[in-house]
Amino acid sequence: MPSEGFVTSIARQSEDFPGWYNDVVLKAELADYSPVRGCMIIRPYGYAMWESMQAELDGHIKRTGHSNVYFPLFVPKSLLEKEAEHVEGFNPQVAWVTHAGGKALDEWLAIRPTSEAIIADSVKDWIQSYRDLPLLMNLWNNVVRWELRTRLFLRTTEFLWQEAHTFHATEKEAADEVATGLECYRLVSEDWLAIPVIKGRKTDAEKFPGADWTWCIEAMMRDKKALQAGTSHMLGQNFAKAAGIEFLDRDNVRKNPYGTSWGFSTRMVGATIMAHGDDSGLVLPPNVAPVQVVVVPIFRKEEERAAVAAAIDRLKESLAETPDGRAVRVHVDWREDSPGFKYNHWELRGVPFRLEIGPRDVAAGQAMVVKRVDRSKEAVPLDRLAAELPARLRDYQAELFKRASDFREANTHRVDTYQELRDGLDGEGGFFLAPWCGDGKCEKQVSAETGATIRCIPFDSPDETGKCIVCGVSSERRALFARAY
RNA sequence: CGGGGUGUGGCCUAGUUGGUAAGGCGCGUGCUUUGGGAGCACGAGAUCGUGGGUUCAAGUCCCGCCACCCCGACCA
Repeated sequence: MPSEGFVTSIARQSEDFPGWYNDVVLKAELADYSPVRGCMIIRPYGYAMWESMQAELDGHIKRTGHSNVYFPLFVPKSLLEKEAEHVEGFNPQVAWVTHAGGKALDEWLAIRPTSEAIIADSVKDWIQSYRDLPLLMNLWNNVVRWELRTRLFLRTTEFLWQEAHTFHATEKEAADEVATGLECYRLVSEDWLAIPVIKGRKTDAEKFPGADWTWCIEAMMRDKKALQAGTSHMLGQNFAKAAGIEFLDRDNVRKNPYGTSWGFSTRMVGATIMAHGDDSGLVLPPNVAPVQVVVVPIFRKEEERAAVAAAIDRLKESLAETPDGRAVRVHVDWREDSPGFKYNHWELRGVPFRLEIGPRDVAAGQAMVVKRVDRSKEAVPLDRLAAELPARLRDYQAELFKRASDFREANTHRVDTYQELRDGLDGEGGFFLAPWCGDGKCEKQVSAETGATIRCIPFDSPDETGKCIVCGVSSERRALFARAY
């Protein structure tokens, strides 16, 4: 691969993946460090990506019957402590407000690490009858978890997310809701972000503290490590019992409702970067790309500039009324920098298509169309661009999804012995499907010895008797092992 | 919390036996430029992380503190 002239200001992905990731986030101006340790400032280009996936997910959430609500940032200590497993799981990560108004508070306030506790307490008066159920709510907010080791987007002390909280009369209905939430996440990941995901169930060691069980979607990044892209939890009656939520059912018996919660965060911006990016920087799926097409004008003399500008103006007008009615997000880069500078600038930012329009193109009535993902170059008549670009963007979106799917496929391996797993992890890496007996001790041994964890027990793996790679006891399914973020 | 390291314009770095801070990138203005990171000229921008100490004199030497980075531990 020739590297002359192409983006060189960032670390090479193949040589230093963490360094590459950091360079991309900072130099593509997605985010910046903040004065507060572990927190991040999300800049316009990065926030536009978040808004895009946020809008898409919000649509799915509303289509499935949920309403947006808001609950406070502060959670009284006594409420957070009501559910025993929950408080134990979160305590080390909670930031506390101990003083306000110039004096010590009688009761400390937790800055929400998540809202199960305060919601359970608040809704207990709203739920009196089975007729009040299901209660389907969603919050878009920020949460704080005091992390020791942070990385921009992937794990920050404060992050933005959505947390859905629902209450149901029956366990079955709540279990269906867990699936509904997870499906919303799959749709956004695969159809919007072009990131293929594996649905599965978390092991007890990895589940949410306070949940009966947790489902998740897991994705593979380009360094072959796994990233948890969303989780959906069956809370059972745990929080309802802790908060004393009861309703009178059809049979005139007082019962505790079943709860669920599910969350999707700004971490997905990081996932999008790491699932598609390359040595030149970001590679964005058109759906989330703040700029889908960038136009780089090329000219020497003033009359050339005028001719190029006229052609670009006509093109912009035609793009405003594309066949599918959806406007293409076009940016024309009229800055005074050289064309080469602009190519690098927009490649680093992952813009799917670049149109080069110079005197030769204007004379030929065409534009050079360059595809970011493979740098392929093609002359396209100017009067056909408006008709073709939407389709090209759709194809590009599909191509990225296929590329990511093929990559995951090629790096997912079935192994039947512990030694094969270790060799695989130390060698090429990737996802490993291996028989596991279900015992937490075997799981823990693998993570202690290899650094890999069980990401999930995939739903689509068929029942298959085998022998646990650690203890040899018979197993019914394969678990997905991988090193993870 | 243990081990190691680093703090000098927005960024990267130089700074000798202590003598009052230098270069590159970037930024501003002007002119020339523009098909893969353009050139020249002029210019703006630093209480050298912080507090103390030694000294006629500290970016430099000594002590304390703080922040950040790496490794380990920890991490719904």
